[in-house]
Amino acid sequence: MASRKTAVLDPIACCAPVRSDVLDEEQAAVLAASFAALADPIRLRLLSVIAGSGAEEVCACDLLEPSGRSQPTVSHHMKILVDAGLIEREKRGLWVWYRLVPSRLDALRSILG
Amino acid sequence: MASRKTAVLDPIACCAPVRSDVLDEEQAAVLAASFAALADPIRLRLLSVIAGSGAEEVCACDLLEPSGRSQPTVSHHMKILVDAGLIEREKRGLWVWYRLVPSRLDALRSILG
DNA sequence: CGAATACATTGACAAATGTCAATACGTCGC
DNA sequence: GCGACGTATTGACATTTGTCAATGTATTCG
Repeated sequence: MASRKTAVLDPIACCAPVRSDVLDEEQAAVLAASFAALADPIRLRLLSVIAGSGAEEVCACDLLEPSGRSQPTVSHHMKILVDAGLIEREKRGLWVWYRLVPSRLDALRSILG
Repeated sequence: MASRKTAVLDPIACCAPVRSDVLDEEQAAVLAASFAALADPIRLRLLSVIAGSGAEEVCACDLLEPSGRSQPTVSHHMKILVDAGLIEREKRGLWVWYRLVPSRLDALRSILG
């Protein structure tokens, strides 16, 4: 409820009741961080490579070419996705393997519906 | 497929076949822009105010207090949400009213599933 | 018209972000 | 151990982003 209440002018009823259970600051911060991880074209493409691979896991070496970015840049983006909890990382020998975390994606999806 | 193919060392099979239908650059850019609109705590709270209001529309004047930001800042964030197509804006008299665009939210949701 | 009101735009600034070259780190085969 | 390899980290840079004070725009009432 804002200045509406005390406005001198009030030609029409301007009041839509607003429920009080807005996202609290902490919830909003966590969700925003998750969406921020999705807010980059390269990261979306990296995710789609994993999601569309048909396999459980994808090797990091298979992410370089479709992204069109340098190796350090891809490593940087993958770290952001891992830190956001959207994918998991596992190193085996020389190679690193990534897989989706469906539960995390489901959680985000449920927020939008 | 990357340098894996030409590596001198190849102790284990490193190859997960990767499908070729990755998100193209334009699709990725559009989606990233939409997620970017959601990648801010203030904007998520603004959306939740509208979504949780129980009404079809919410007056801009009801968004100032829950956001805890200045009027120009809230106006700025609402513009970003409108430009992303997540909400619609309608001015009637002195006031501006906002409502969700469910189809757009549905579209984003379907990407995550 | 003139004053008041609701919202948008501008300008300025600090902070965060995406990028790559260079380098470091860990692992494997010899 | 040594050299080759896959990946991560660092450092530097330009761009983008969030924020507010000041100001502008449009609308309504008197």
